[in-house]
Amino acid sequence: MLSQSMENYLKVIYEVLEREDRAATSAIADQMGVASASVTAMLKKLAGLQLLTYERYQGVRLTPAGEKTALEIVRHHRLLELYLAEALDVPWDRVHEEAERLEHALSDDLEERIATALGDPKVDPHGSPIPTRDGFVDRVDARRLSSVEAGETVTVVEVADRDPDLLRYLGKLEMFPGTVVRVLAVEPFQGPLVLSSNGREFILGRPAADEIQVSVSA
Amino acid sequence: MLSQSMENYLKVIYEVLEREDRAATSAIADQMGVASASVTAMLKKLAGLQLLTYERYQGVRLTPAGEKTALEIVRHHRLLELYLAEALDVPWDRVHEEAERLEHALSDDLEERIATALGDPKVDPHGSPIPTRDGFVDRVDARRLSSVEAGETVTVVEVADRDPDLLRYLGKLEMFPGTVVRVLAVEPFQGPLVLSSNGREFILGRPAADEIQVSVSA
DNA sequence: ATTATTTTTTAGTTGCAACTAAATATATAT
DNA sequence: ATATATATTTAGTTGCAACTAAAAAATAAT
Repeated sequence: MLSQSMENYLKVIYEVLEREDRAATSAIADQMGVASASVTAMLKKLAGLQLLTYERYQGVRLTPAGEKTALEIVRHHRLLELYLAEALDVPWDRVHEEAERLEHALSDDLEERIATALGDPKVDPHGSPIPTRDGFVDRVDARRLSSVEAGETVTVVEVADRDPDLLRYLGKLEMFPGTVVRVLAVEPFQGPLVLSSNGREFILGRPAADEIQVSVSA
Repeated sequence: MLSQSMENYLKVIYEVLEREDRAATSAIADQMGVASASVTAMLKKLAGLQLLTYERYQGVRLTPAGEKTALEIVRHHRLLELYLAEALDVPWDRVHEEAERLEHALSDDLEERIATALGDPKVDPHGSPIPTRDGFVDRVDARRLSSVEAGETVTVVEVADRDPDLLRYLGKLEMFPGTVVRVLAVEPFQGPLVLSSNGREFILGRPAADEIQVSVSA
């Protein structure tokens, strides 16, 4: 059995590894809000449990066992997020925080019941894929909205779930996963994008567009 | 903010005080599954926070502040039990254990949503009263089924939630809160009771009957 | 290439909540 | 009333996961 803290580390490391090749101590420390020295100590412990490979100063990678465990935790988290949104109407900018605390208290039996109640869903409210029981992740290849060129029409696949303010803002613009967006213009010099969706026209700053993953619409 | 552990102590102390006048160190230790010495240390800490009154060797009582806090935790717990049973079909012998872990991760906002979804219920699946937001407990006066005499007809009010095996057994007998039971005979020398309910006739041992609270039927 | 900066690690502390073993107080029995 | 048994407390440890401060390694800049 892993401690709550260990579970959190594994989840964060998994998330870092979705973006980077290796998870650096400082990246983990940032995400967890703890000091780097604390991270180093934990990495050694997790390496001792064969959950990750650790080489001093080189960052870490998850072992197959570590990834399997991380995926279970991510599954808990994302199922909970969706359940809170669907069953209890928790607004999507708050589900992350709530799930964060509940996930460690979730038994496998309860997880099964939640998954069944939701009809074995594939994505959470932010569009992130929910790993299956047996650790398979159905990753759609997508690119950042900020990299789309003027004239293209795309579908929102996933939005970053970290920043509640951003989520509230995107909620107002109705930029949910599945929303179809037409890029009318992309202003130069890291300028904003001019978009059209749901019959509305609006602009979106580059930093926000960086946090939105899209795919080419069918 | 109180630690998870402190919350558990307060809840257990509250439960002990439902039965006894003062909560003895050993009673708390038993319920929590920790050593008495650990309890003593925690009692001092909680007394320092003015949540209970502690006098060496004399057991403890909750202060008004302590009782208020304990009731909040009990409310969390019982609302969760009911929610798990109603919304996710968790069998009543397992809701206690699940709620035990989830209750500390429950935000006030989520609690509100759950209470609303359930329609502000008054009792949990075992018949225990759910304290209101403002700390009021609607306690029905009841007595043990084991104290009922032959010939009487009573209604099950509450059953002990501690022992899953007992709950499963009572479930098979359909002895739920609200069930009307006729006591046909009470065998002497701490013998079993002969009961009739839901058109069935069966016997129930004295220890089990001790764990069931009943009221006189209307 | 050397220096400066940033990142990571080591070493040593701290707080929390458990533990054991031994001492002390209270309750029970002869 | 005294002895015995039980309950509680004190004293000292342990494990976990955080911390700070200082040393060491890796990167970046001159």
